Amino acid sequence: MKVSTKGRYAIRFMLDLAMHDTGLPVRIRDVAARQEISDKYLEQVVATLNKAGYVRSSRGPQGGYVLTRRPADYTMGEILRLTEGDMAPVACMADEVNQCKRADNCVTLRFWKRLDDAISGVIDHTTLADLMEEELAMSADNYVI
Amino acid sequence: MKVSTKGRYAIRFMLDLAMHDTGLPVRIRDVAARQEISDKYLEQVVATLNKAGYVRSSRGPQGGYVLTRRPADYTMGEILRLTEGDMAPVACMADEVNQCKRADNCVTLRFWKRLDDAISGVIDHTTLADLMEEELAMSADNYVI
DNA sequence: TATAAAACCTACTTAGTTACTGGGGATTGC
DNA sequence: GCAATCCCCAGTAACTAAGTAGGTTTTATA
Repeated sequence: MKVSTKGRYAIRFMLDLAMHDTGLPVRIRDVAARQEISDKYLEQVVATLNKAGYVRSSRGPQGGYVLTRRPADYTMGEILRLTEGDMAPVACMADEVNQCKRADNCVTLRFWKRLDDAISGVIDHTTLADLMEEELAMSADNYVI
Repeated sequence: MKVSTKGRYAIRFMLDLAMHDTGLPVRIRDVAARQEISDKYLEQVVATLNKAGYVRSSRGPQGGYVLTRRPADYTMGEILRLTEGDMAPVACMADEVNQCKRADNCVTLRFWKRLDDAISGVIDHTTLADLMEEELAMSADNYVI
């Protein structure tokens, strides 16, 4: 029941992009350094975000990535489902294909459904803007202290 | 972000035991047949439940397993944490050991904490008795139809 | 226009996990 | 004493996670 590095790095990448938005593209190398993660690996994670149109890349010197939407328009759910696959706690409720024949009168399935709703409730109602806000509030706190 | 068969089978085993409680021990073989899962594999899952004292075994003919508590006294959270390990969505918030040095001002960690709370909210407030009740209500429905 | 900086692409790797199967040994009710 | 049942351990095939490695393509700038 763990979120893998793909999903976690994707969120940190998007947040880093949002926090360092100057209009100019941000390089993977810089994000990787700030986030202390492998840049070669981050590259692969970012490729997924790029293909899905969540970020736009520009190549060559001064190249890098920028967000394509406002931070408030990205939910954690989108980012996680893109990078992790579906976020349902059991496969048999994710889609029709994985449904088992017991589904109709399976009480455990109903329990999993409630868990899924709780998970979705959080990830689909938290946006990149929410995290940015917290980040800003946090660094303000640090200055006060 | 999936619950493995260990956790799922453990819940189904416990629920099956609760539903077939006649005071007499229930055999793994029977549960496995009803639940349509491998009995050799279920054996291993049950060993964990047994070692933790969630069920009591008796050997020899007419042997099997019985619950050690009332169904209302088992939460899904207990069963899942026993069989799956901790249910936190990221390792760095599960325990002190896995904490990274960025933890103090990590906004993503705060997000994961909210997700964890949502998950715990469901799994720690659903008991075996809740599932039994649903199961009974469900089979009653089936008769009406 | 050459150069270097960046993204882009594909293949490989190592370690670990999942979901079992299989074979036997220890207990114990009848 | 026998068979049923739990108990214990070993192995395994397929998959996933989390990278590493090495190149190719595009492009801003000197």
